[in-house]
Amino acid sequence: MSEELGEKPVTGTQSIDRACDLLIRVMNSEDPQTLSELVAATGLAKGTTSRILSALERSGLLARSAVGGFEAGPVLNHFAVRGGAYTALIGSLTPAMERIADITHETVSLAVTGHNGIDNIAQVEGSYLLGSRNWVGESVPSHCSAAGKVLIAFGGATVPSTLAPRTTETITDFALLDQHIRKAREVGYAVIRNELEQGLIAVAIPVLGDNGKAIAALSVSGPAERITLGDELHIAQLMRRELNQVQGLQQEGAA
Amino acid sequence: MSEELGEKPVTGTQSIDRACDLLIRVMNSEDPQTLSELVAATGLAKGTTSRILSALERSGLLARSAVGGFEAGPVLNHFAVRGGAYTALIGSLTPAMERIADITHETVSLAVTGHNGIDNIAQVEGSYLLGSRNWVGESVPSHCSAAGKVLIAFGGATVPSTLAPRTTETITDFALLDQHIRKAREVGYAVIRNELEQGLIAVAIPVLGDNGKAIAALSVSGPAERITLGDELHIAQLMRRELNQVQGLQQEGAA
DNA sequence: AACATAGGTTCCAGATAGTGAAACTTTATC
DNA sequence: GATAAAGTTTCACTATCTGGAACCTATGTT
Repeated sequence: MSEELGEKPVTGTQSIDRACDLLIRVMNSEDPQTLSELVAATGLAKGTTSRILSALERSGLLARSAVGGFEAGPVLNHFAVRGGAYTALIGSLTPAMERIADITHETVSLAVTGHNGIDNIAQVEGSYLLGSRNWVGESVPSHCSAAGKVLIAFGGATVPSTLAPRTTETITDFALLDQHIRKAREVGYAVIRNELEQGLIAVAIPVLGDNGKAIAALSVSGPAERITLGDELHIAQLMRRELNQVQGLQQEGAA
Repeated sequence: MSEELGEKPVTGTQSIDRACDLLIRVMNSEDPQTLSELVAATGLAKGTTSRILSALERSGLLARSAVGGFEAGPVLNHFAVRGGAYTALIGSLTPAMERIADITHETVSLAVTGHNGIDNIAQVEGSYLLGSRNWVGESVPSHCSAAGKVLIAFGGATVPSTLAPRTTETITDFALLDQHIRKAREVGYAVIRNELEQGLIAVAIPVLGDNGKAIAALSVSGPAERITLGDELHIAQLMRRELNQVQGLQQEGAA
């Protein structure tokens, strides 16, 4: 029997793939995962799962929770505190994000290109009650996020292979997406209007690294009732101004 | 031939152990690790190493750096931002640590029980030029750290199996260590004087969790010339006061 | 430009190392 | 104290991983 649909065969790492799967499942779970839960979730044999988890525990990547079950171990927590690549970035941009939130009263987010779309890595809430909920740690497709568009436009992400619709206004046409990208590169910011969720508007600007490519995107998001067409430019300019103040100097695409 | 010295045999996870080793090596390295470097460091076959690293990359745990070599991948960075168990703790205590540093002018540290000793997870520098360097991410043995003693005293860590000396004044006697622990439990803070490094004094108090056990330790450290016997109590009281202010209420051992 | 070199990936036969069913042990529940 | 649930260990089998060597593919060199 031939392989499924042209997937990568990839061989020689069955046990490691399984271990990674288990590790990531535990990392992404809020509360400790018991052996049985993991067995049920992965479909692996109980003995195999036990053996793999023990190995992960031995290495310190996982640990057994006091209440039972597996959770992130010292090595991971350690890394989270000290090694997180984004820690420095978040630390340096938080003050600017807070000022932007103060001025706009809207939610301000920082996003980077992730494994599977655009990852939100930091967020500062505005003062409005109606606003984006906290979505730090979640990923969204790049083609329907303002941060995604701006990251693509400034070399920090690539166009996804498929343009899955999220709303009736999501861009599902590559040519149209390309227009948006080019526009973003020209004006220095990107916008989404109802493309990710009905009634949600977001404006994003790139955070450029030393090599001139975007390493992250800063965005303001809120309901369509509050963020009108005219606001978009002002918000982008405000973000740019605050970002420049933090970064000293920051070249931008154009006017 | 028989096993080494009564080590655990542990079988059935060779490839996973190797993968964990590689993963942790990369996580703990400041800059990207190339395949060749990892081959040299681990002694594994080139092909094997390549295969394992590819699997780790496929899972998103590792990623290839733009400049070449492997570094922490999106899954790990993601976890660091969102899932780090200590993030909330650090966030809530940072303001208190800053105030303590302002008042004492000394380095203030936050430590937890780690995989192999006491892990420093956050640090705020004092204004003195002479002070503890940044040791976030490093581990020290619990018996010669003020944080370690206080964590043991309040149920957050266990006495190590061996008491390795670091200086001539390091406690290497279990009975004496026990005395220190009991004293700490009684007065609510612990001290080290030259026990970790000549000339280094540290004072630590426990950060207690809901169950009454220590989940972390807050400490102030500096040179013996500045922190005299009389200061220790004042520093402990100051830390306790600032911690209480943050935590609302915080029961302590005794006077 | 063609050549050399280093860093990385893929191939392949062989056997070691991982697998899973079931027995066993431990811990929780009634 | 009996029963059930959760987790660990055992063991024979063979599927899976291994590592040497061949094969790429960028970089730097004459």
